[in-house]
Amino acid sequence: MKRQTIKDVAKAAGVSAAAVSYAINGKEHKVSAETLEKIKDAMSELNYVPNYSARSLVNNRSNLIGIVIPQTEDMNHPLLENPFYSEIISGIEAELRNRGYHFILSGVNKGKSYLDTSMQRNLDGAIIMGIYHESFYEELKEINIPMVLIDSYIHDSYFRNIGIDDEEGGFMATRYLIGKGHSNIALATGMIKKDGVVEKRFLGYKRALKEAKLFYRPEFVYEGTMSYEYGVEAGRLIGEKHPEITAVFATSDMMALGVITGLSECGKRVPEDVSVIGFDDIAISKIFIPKLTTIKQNITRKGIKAAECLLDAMNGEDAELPKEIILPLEIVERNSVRDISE
Amino acid sequence: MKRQTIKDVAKAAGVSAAAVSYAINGKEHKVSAETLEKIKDAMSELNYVPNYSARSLVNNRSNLIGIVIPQTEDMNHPLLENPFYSEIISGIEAELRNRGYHFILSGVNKGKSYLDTSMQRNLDGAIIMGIYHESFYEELKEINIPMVLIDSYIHDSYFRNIGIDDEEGGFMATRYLIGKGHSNIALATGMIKKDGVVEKRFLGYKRALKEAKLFYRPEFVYEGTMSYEYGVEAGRLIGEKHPEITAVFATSDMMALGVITGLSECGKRVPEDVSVIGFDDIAISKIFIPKLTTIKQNITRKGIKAAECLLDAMNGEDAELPKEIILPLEIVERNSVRDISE
DNA sequence: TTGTATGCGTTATCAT
DNA sequence: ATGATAACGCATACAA
Repeated sequence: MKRQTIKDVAKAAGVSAAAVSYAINGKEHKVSAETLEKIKDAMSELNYVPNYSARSLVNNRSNLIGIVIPQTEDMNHPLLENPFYSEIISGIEAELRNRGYHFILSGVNKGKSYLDTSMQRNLDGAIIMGIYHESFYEELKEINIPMVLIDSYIHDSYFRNIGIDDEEGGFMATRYLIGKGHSNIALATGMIKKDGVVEKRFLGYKRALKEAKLFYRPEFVYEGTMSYEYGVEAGRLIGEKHPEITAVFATSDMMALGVITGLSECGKRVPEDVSVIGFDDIAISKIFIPKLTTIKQNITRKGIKAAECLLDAMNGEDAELPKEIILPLEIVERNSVRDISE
Repeated sequence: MKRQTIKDVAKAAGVSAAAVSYAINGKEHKVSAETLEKIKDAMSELNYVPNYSARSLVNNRSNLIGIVIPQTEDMNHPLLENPFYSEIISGIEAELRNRGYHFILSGVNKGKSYLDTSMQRNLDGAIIMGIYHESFYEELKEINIPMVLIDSYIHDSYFRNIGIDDEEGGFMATRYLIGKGHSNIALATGMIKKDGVVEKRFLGYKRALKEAKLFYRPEFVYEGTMSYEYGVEAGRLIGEKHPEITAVFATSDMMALGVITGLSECGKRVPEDVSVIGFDDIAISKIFIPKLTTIKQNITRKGIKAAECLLDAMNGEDAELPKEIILPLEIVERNSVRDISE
């Protein structure tokens, strides 16, 4: 089936190609009602579909946006296995599709910048997830298209930001545990890097401790990779060597799940022996046994918001809109925390 | 930063645009060594990046491939939350990136065909997941680009297929349970549709029963939606009303997880009271407590294979290759099945 | 209101 | 070996 072009439609309708173009692009005021009719008939007759490549060439607009996510450590797969990313992309996809956009998903290649992909495809905008070196953001800026950063504490007028109040979240989680009578509270977490989400959550943990006049005990923080696997390790360590610990705040749900597993491997039961609270509320958390008590952020909604924000920026409709959106957090009580206050 | 074109490079190198094009496209035999040198210098000097839209226009090749996955029932989000799809896409992405392709992911819109997206973007090929109405495949064929179907029992010379032996998988699972001394084995499954993967697994279940001279008992099959939620329901039903059932084969891991939850809600423990085996081996299955015994298919590898297969077809290099690839299955023993044979 | 002509960046044909 | 030029499909400035 040979591709039908605007010219074919024009010929079929007995008008010029320009008229067809007008009709397609909503400039109907430039076309009389009857020619418009003929054109529409011809279009559906021939099953005309516009060629976005051609359009992109003349408009410098591709209707394509880029989504960047981190890679796994072996640098081979994108982190799509991480439920957090798949949920958020799910949200982005939905919003983008509603607005007539497509997207290209890339796991960032070590070294190679994103500039190539962006230029090749003439991307109209991009959504960036994950934390990278300073230099990566500098490169991003050179691309010179609207971009929104998700969960980043990089503040630069070039980027729009969308995130949550991580410090407050860490505070909420810890205070909740304290409210349930716990005072020896461990922290299981990924690497605490300056200005990363993890550091903020850690800071919130410390603030809650302080507010409750509890000592912050460095030996209670288990810092490793932000992964299920390290969670297991932390859980084991706690289960074996620290019977005085009655609760742990894990800075992500995946890690919390690991902690529970590690704990149970040493015969500790959750929440009977040790309480665990997570962060994120990924889909598995309500499936796991015990169902996980956690700090919920609406992940899908975050994706939708990010897409909205980007689209607004692309249309220049965000002049008076805030450059930064903070989504609400909420604690969801399930079965992994026990009240030990008498 | 204004876009650098092939002409800019040509000017900088003091040659013609055609020469640059030759240099880029590996037709170096058409260019002398020294001009080639000049061109390369100019390219890196100017940070030249080719415009794929322009290329697509003249070549009719976009270097873009389409991935189609089903939507959730509310028709709003793509099924990316389903770990099976995210894992497989992860595999596809990796292979595609290695070969210099990008992809566009679409949740299929009810009614609207895929033809539009495909034509708009000039897709070079597509990978289709999920089961659709006959008519959808007919439409697909009109697009007339290479396509591979994942886990479909549609056999049509137009499509390449990639899948597993679902019947055998169902057989393996059931026989395994029988080998562990179980004879009252329930089946928890999604809708059994003619020629769907689920039906095949169901058939394998019946075959194993028959081979072991066990009666097939229709009241032992719980058929609903292929979801965690229905798994919970099935688990409850079994736990409450059928104490004679000692094992259940769930036709997907997500469902198996639900069954375990439902069972435990009625005070039944897995595997002490009831054994459960799943199908797929998604990532969560080794995380869940108890760790799930299941029929493993290497999901990521499936994605990689699908991409390989498609790329071969696109390059016409698959003339002598089989149109259908069946990936191996393997049983992985974890902690959700108990041996009750004496 | 309608149509003609030009250019977007690239590849390919055809001279030179 | 090299370069001028047409063509890809579309949008738009401009002329009619």
